[in-house]
Amino acid sequence: MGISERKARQKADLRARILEAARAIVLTDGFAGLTMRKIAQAIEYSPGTLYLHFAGRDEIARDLCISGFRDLVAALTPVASVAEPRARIEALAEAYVRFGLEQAETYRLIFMVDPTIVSAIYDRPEAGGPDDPGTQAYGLIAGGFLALQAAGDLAPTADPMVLTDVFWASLHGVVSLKLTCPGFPATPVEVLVPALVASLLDGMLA
Amino acid sequence: MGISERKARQKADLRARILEAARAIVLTDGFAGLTMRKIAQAIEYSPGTLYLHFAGRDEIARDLCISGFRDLVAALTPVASVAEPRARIEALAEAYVRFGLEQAETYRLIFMVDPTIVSAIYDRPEAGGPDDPGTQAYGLIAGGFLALQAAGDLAPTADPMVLTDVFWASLHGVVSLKLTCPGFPATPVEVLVPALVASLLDGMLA
DNA sequence: TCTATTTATGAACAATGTTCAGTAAACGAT
DNA sequence: ATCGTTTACTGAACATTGTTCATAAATAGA
Repeated sequence: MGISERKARQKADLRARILEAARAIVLTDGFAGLTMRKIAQAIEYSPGTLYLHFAGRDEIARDLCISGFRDLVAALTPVASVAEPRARIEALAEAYVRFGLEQAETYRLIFMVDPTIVSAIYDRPEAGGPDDPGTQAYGLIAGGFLALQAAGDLAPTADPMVLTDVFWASLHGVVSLKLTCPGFPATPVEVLVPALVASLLDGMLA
Repeated sequence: MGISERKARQKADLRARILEAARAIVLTDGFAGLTMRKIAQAIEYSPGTLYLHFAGRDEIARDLCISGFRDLVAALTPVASVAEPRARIEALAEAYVRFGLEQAETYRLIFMVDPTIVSAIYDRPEAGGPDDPGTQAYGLIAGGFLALQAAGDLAPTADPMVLTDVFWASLHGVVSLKLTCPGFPATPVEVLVPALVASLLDGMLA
């Protein structure tokens, strides 16, 4: 049955090519510029063909969201191995914000476009499992605060999970505000992020 | 010349009716559901008429953004009179987040849709002036940190403007994350916001 | 009453996502 | 090798979007 395998491989290849083309378009034209016909033209197929591999534009967006989340995990992973907890958290913050600003369109697609898109990460069968990029990213950040707690630097009543959420939400605020409101927080990120992290950590320490 | 005045008044009225209809549509259907034809139908005019009062959909969106910003100012103003600096900042945070979550579609329109929309606030002639809702909102929040500084509770090196930006960005992160990622920060806002504000303030205090 | 200006219309246009009848190729079986 | 059948694909359609524009109607001023 090598034939059906080859066909399945070809089908998967075309699906990957669609996603790759879509990814490139999002990178250059933003998510609003992601058009079915543009994708079809990029891969030299008819628009209708896209619907043989995806239910529609939304499904393509969800897939892009998931792969974007993997990129985020990849961006956070290197700095997650910093031993000293406080330095690790500072490095995580810097890496997170840098990813958001450099991969602006990807970040927007993941976190700022549509609730149904990011929900793809949580509504999948493997959600919550170790392969789930959402779980992975959360684990990387939570690891910093768990390390803080393990070092005894946290107040006894402090919940590392709550601190993780606070931390993540704050960082997301910096990134999304910078992406949406050009020049609104007049403070440049190089000042804003260290100030944010310093205040948060100083306030969290026992 | 009472006639031309009446015509000008009628024109302004129709413009206001257009904005009101658009506002109602955004409230129910979200910004994505804001359609020129839907507005026209709501005010019982032809679609083309809208273009006699607005350059296009974007201009309507920008006007809605500005009036939404005024609503935000109105939501923050009452609590800005709290005397004690720390209590004021806590109240500001609560009011800000509540506004964002209750007026979700308005908040989205202002801060989360398109950089060109919120830029309407800064690109207008009166931007930066005392009538500018952007300046007003910023002033209300900055007032809390200036009061903190005046009370001598801030470190000498701390910049109240930077702290204001940190504060605003963090709050925006909470709101926008809650709006976009339903159920992602597992911590409920009633816990998240106080924890955020407590950590920030404790870290900022001298 | 006549002319000019303002105001509104609704039919058009291009572009969007999506669907679907038709087509051609490739495959499995006889 | 030839014949059905399945599969992959096309491209023309449809509805909906923002926007434009020639036309028409109503109104103001002379």
